[in-house]
Amino acid sequence: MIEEVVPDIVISRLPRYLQTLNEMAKEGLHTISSQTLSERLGTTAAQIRKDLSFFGGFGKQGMGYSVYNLIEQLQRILNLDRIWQVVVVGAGDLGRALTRYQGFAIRGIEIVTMFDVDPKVVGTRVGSIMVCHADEMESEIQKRGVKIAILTLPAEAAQVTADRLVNVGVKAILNYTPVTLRLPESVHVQQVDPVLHLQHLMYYLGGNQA
Amino acid sequence: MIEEVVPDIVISRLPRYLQTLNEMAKEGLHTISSQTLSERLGTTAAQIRKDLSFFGGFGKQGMGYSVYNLIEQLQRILNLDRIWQVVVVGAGDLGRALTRYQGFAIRGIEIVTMFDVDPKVVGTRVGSIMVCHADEMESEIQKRGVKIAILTLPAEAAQVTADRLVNVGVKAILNYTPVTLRLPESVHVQQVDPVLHLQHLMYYLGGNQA
DNA sequence: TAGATTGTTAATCGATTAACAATC
DNA sequence: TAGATTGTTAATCGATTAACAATC
Repeated sequence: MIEEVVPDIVISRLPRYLQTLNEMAKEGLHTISSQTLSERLGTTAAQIRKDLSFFGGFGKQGMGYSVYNLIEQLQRILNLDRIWQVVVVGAGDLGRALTRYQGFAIRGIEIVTMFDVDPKVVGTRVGSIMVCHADEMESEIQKRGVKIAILTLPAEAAQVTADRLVNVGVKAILNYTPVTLRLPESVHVQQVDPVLHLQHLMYYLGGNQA
Repeated sequence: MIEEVVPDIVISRLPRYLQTLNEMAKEGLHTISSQTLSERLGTTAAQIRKDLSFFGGFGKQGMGYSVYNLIEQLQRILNLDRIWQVVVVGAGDLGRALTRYQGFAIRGIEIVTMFDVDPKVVGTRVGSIMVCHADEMESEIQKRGVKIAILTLPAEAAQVTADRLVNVGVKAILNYTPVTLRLPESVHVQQVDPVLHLQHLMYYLGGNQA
């Protein structure tokens, strides 16, 4: 099976294509050209066509792309044509905010359990989700076969917890702690640190704050 | 004034260098080589030296870099040698979580006000921060000269609100809504959408969820 | 058919890596 | 001095853009 590796930077753009296509479908558009889509996204038409061509030819010359078909194809490519179960580790403000986030369910993302060590929150509910004690983390994740975890716990516990998650089969981690996790290459991590994002922005604010 | 433009991808790495250097300082390290730093970060020594060389020569041949000096230099480059005032727009779960986040203050990020339109939350406090009505947004931001805003409001209100912020001088937006904002080039935006991050991760989870 | 737009190849651009003289 | 490590240049690698034949 010869399979060309698709660059990660291409993969990173596909969810945004999908997002915009979904908007367009809502607006009642049935067909779009790479040009139209690129204007909405702020990219170039050539880049969109090149990105899609890694996976096949989804358009028709002279016509463009079927919005519905392209949505389906992107969902298939990104493995979104199923429901993914996700656990949230850390039931603080951020973990609870994410667990209650309405945007997950309609995108096939199901938060199944939260974990924490604080006896004051263990046993409580966040929306319809039960907060379990972190001692049950391994058994619960293995029982359900969960592959994705969101980390929203204190920095000190991040690496140890990530190691435990990986030990029981977690393959993807969305890391909201300010810790650069050291994990096997086979585990995929995305880090979201508001401080890093803000510092990046601050570079461009140059000299003077009024 | 001839000033070479430093690639954004270089800028995006500097906050992580700084973060790691701060850890190293805490551990009592005084001097490091690009090699040591790169191992901690999971990058290459050549990349670190190249990135830093855009801004000057901060090391000593044969010796490496002074941890303290490099921290100072990076803080200066990123404009972190001052306190930045930030407003949070949207006092939902996520906005409140971010406002209460302890990691901001120690990094010179000061949340000064939150805004919302819901009469049930306007007038309440989140930690020591008052939630003001969005009607006061323009006057408050102008009064304080705030340049940075964090958007944590419903998708429907995102574009309109961003336009209003830009109108009164906001130059940088950390956007937690799933909306691709259309703003003047002079305004810098970082988007953080958990759905996009998770979908990116799902690509790599391939065929089978147990 | 004529016009439009794809998919792909080739050209360009930019970023990363390697290598090494300079020098602490 | 000998060893280590920087800062920088040149080489390589990869990503983006441009161009156009294919074709709907």
